[in-house]
Amino acid sequence: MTATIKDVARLAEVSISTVSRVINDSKPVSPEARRRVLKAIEDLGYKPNEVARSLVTKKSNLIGVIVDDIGNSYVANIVRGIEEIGRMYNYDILLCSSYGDRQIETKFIQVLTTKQVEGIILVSEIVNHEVINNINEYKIPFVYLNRYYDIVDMPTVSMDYTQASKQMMNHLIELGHKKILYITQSMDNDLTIEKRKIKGYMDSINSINEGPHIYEVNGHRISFGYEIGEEVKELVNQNEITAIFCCQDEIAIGLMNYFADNNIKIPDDISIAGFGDITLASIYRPKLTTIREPYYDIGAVAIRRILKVISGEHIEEKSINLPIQLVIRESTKKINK
Amino acid sequence: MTATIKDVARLAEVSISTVSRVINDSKPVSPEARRRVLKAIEDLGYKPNEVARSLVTKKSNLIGVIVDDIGNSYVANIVRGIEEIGRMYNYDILLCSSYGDRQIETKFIQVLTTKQVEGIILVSEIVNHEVINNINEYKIPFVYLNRYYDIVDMPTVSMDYTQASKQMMNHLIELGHKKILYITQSMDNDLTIEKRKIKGYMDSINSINEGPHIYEVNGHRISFGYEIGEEVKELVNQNEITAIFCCQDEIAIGLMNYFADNNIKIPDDISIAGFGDITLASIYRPKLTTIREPYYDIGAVAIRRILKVISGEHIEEKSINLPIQLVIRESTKKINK
DNA sequence: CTGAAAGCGCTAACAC
DNA sequence: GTGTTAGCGCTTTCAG
Repeated sequence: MTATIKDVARLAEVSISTVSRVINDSKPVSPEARRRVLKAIEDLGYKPNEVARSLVTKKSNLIGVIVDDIGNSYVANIVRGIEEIGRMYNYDILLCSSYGDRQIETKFIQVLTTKQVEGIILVSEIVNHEVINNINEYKIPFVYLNRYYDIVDMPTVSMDYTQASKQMMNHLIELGHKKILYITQSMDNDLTIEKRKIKGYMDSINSINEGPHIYEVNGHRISFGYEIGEEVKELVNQNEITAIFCCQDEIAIGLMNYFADNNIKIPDDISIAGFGDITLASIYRPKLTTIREPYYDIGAVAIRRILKVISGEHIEEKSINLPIQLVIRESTKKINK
Repeated sequence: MTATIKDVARLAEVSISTVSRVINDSKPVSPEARRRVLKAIEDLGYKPNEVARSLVTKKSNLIGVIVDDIGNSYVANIVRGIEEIGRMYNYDILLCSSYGDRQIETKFIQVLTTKQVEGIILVSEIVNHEVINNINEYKIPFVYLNRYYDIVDMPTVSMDYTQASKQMMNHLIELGHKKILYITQSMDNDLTIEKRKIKGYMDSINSINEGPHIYEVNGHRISFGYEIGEEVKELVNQNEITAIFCCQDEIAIGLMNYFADNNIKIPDDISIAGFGDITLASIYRPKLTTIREPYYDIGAVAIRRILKVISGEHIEEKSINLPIQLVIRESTKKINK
């Protein structure tokens, strides 16, 4: 069996309290006693049992993180941010993947609470009302991160999407594009972040006195972008579209795949812009012009918030907005008249 | 405060032992008592404190997973496998990212042990001798997963790389290629998995009475594949190479990026094959012909092994080999004479 | 079938 | 400075 504090105390010929004191540096201990304790710890290879410690201190130093799918690069980046900052404060993370199942998300919140995590970060792609309605009962610091939906009345960290959308439109307009197609997501309620992006598009398109062209895609995987290729191509031809602004990098890449397979050259024949700056965006050829959403920072800010709540600091605002950044690469270029 | 077993006992007017019995279904309880306990649990919203439970049962139901970087898609897939199977057995995972730092890996093993994890899976890209030499002292079920190095005398799960390499060569040879360049990794010891891949290449190239062409790259990121582009191009020209087999998808993609930027058409001008089947491989255009390494399964098998050790089953072999799979896509094609 | 009591490994009063 | 002791919330003998 592994050594316990008792074993150390016995070997060092002191009481367990003294051992506890030197481990935690919580109270003064005589140099001599300290030396003996340290020696005993060394000899026994003693490591404090964090479970026992948690039980009495009620501090597990654990943050529960529920994600949709760690395989998404943006999720991985959020988790990186969470973990790296958490680590600085000596917190470990307990990872759970829900694969988009509401019931599983809810269940995880329960199991995480029983594991005595001190905070929970939910990275979801759906809106889980059950969680939203009941999370307060758990009285546990909580942050709800959602890439697609506006989370209201809940602690979250987000970005100014309308502004971002406008920035991209400005870029396109500066390149001489006027007939700009926006590809949006058809989603299931009014609280979509998409709405904010569309607003940015509409504001910009109105400002140059052009009419909007909007196409709806139903899903956010690369394959969906591919599947809409043909219809988009027709739309482009009918309306003399010269640039396409996609609400999601994945869609943009799927579309570029379709164009590549159908001999349409990007950016010579048409400019394409995305949103998100997923890992692929800079690897794909042509490299995708897009908007970088600072996911690492989102994770970092989310856990900082939780840590603050844990340490009793008062937090004013529920929602924090992070700056986004326009990333101009190869998929957009000056219009050729 | 949250309700404890005592509160439940008091409300149900039974002893805490009875409550414990109904929670764990560990011993018969009279229907009447059970009913009252269940009611009390319901009324109080009681959830057992897993920390306290762990302390007495010595079962944390936690598996520690130390990864290099969760942002790598293959790592994410391993973690998925670990988590999904772990979940089936009611195990949660504690995630730590080392970013390739040996000392941090070692430190994590320590903190994980103090957290009383019941097993540790290390997903590393380097060889950490300190871990290898000391892990036995911890007497904790352990699996060492390494994508680049052969792990010997340690529980691990791997694949038959030589065989895989031969399969790819066969595919290339069947397409009519003879002058095949292999791009290898220059790595720092004899225990590299690369050695096994090279063996497959050499065996095949010998079997068709051709001479080997091998180029060394020093790193496994996409950017490295790009950087060697020019030199590879010259080599190809000098030796009339018609196909390139890269030891890693990342290198293949970096190279294809270089070729795309320099007007060399894949697969018309030259065939390229990778190894790994990373997410990008099927998204990139042209889609990459490669070898699929079953990372999800590796994670799944790794945790199954740990679970078996925990449950006291005897495990014979240290190392398990999983089958790989040739994935033929667009980047290789019949040689045009 | 049920309750009392011991104890998991540790921290934190509380005395000395 | 140091030791004694009472728990933290739970499981598990051991009697009854």
